[in-house]
Amino acid sequence: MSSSKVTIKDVAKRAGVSIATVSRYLNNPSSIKKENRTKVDEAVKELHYHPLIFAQRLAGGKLNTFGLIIPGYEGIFYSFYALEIIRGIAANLDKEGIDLHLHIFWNKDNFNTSLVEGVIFADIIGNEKQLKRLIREQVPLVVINRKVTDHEVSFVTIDNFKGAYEATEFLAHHRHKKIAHLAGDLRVQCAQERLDGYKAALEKNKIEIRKEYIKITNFSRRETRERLEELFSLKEAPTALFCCSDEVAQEVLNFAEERKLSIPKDLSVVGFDDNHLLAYGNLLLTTVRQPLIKMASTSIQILKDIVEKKIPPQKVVLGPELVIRDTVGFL
Amino acid sequence: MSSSKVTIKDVAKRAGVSIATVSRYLNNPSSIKKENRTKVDEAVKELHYHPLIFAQRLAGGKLNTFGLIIPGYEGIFYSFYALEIIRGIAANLDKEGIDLHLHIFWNKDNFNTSLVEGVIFADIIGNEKQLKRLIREQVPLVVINRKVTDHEVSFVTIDNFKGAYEATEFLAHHRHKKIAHLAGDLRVQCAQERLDGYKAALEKNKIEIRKEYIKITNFSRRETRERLEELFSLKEAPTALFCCSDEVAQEVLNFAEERKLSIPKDLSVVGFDDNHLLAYGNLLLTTVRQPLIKMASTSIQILKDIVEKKIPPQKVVLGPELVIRDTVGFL
DNA sequence: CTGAAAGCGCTAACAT
DNA sequence: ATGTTAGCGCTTTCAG
Repeated sequence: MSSSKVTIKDVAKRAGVSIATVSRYLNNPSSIKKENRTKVDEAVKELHYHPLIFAQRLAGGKLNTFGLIIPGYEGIFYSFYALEIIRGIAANLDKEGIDLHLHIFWNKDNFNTSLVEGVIFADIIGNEKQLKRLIREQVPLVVINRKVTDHEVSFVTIDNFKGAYEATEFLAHHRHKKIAHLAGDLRVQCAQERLDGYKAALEKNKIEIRKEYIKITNFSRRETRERLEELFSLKEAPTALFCCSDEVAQEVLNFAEERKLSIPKDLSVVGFDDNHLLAYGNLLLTTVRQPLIKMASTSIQILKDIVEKKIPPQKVVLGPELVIRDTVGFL
Repeated sequence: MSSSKVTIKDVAKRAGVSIATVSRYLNNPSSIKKENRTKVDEAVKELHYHPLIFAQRLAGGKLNTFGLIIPGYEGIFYSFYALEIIRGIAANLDKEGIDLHLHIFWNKDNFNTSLVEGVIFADIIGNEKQLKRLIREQVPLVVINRKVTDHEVSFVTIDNFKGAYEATEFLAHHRHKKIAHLAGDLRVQCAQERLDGYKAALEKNKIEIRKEYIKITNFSRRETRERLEELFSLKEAPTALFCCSDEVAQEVLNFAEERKLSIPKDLSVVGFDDNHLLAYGNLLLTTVRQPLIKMASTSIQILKDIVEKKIPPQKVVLGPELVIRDTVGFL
């Protein structure tokens, strides 16, 4: 309620015009006389007037608010991905003058759609029911990081398969045969796709797919560490590792340091994300770049177009990019 | 817009009652006759009716939405602190049935207060002007992580001085004399307080404060690494390190590994946060626990009380707690 | 326990 | 270009 009881009436009175003029000033300043514009402007400032968004909305204006729904699931929430998406969405909405309603999804399907004009899902793990409901209610929607095939919904993802394929093949081209994969939670679509890409690249390069080389994590450093212990107590330890994220890869680097494995001499590593927070020091990670900020801005653009121009659902798959740096070497 | 054009009128007609009765059904079901309740209930379900939140709010006065303003400043935004605060705030609001409006603060003072009943600042670095404005507009406020002394505003912090003091003293009690401090950006109050606590503990223990042992970072791993290089090219390298965060401390651990410094034999390390994402492996960080979730829930409780009961500003300083684990040893 | 009616603050015709 | 006025969907007196 912000206690500011200043209404459009007060401003009108103060400025000596009608409330309609004030309203016009608010929505289309150039439609009123310069003189009045000045007067209203002063009144607004003196009274610290801010229009009540809900009243504007009710009267037929715009709500001007987008919702961002992000999974509470730890593997996603505590990730660079989530952070960048939140930041990217917030920054872009800020630029557009649109407000952001954040909803972290745990379990309850309690997101009230009447608060927002449109919704962006940052992944939908554990959230399929809510997605379905919003589709049913015809809320303008964009899903990030997931190709939604069972509904007609817009999405913005990258080609995870391709990224993983190229990363793995890059390793293979460096003559590695024992290439392991630290995968993420396979319920997260990108993790599954990356695993698929990894497998496909091995097959293509006539490298046997070994079950014991495929290790699932929940994207965390902790589980990475555990899987790594398993991996390196194998009779035949891998010589190369493709990781589902840079954080996971970073943990591999730490692990290697401890085990006195020289990188890339003894072990080659490829990450995924191109996480700038981790790009420092004299050993720079070779990784697959995922344009998160671009994904965020694209989503918003699409959502805006859906809301404003009623365009049909858009399906955008951006290209990942292999960034070659220091952590891959020839066997 | 969610396109649901079903209004209270439709429901009333369908149920054969007045809109007032439907409204009562919505807000206080037990106040209408059972028979009518059933009828309205059916109508609501059949029509998929959802009250328009902003209409309710316009008429009723309650917004039921809190704003969370968080600095875009990288050192804060990309931190465990920010993540936990966002998560903690979101979780608690969810429980209370209050909506969350997220605003990342970059530069423009463009936060529209008419959207929220109260706002929580997660730190205010670079944000002082906006804080001042909201105070002026008498928006109910709580600031996290900063003792605000120049205004009568509620805040929830921890005693950073004490936490730092105890951590440093703990090091001193292990006979360390060459204790360095990796500080955070000193414009962030907690960083300054931690530095002060560090200095005070040294003085108390009759250890000389050496300028070259105090290194400022922006809380990032990258800068930590740079400062570390400086620190360990000193003629007299430190034997102990008190760090402004666990992430920074973690980077120290990595660095030590590379430099073949055994921890805690060659180097003792204390962090700050008790970041659960980093608590794994066989070398567990000794650190100062900061009850972030508790800080979040406390803030919300206070904000609720301010909004509902008009209580005066509250000043809460929670206690940090030294968590002794593996990374500190006797010299 | 229920209905009629008066707004909540604002926008958008419709006049002027 | 500006003022008047009718709502937007809902809550809340006030009668009954």
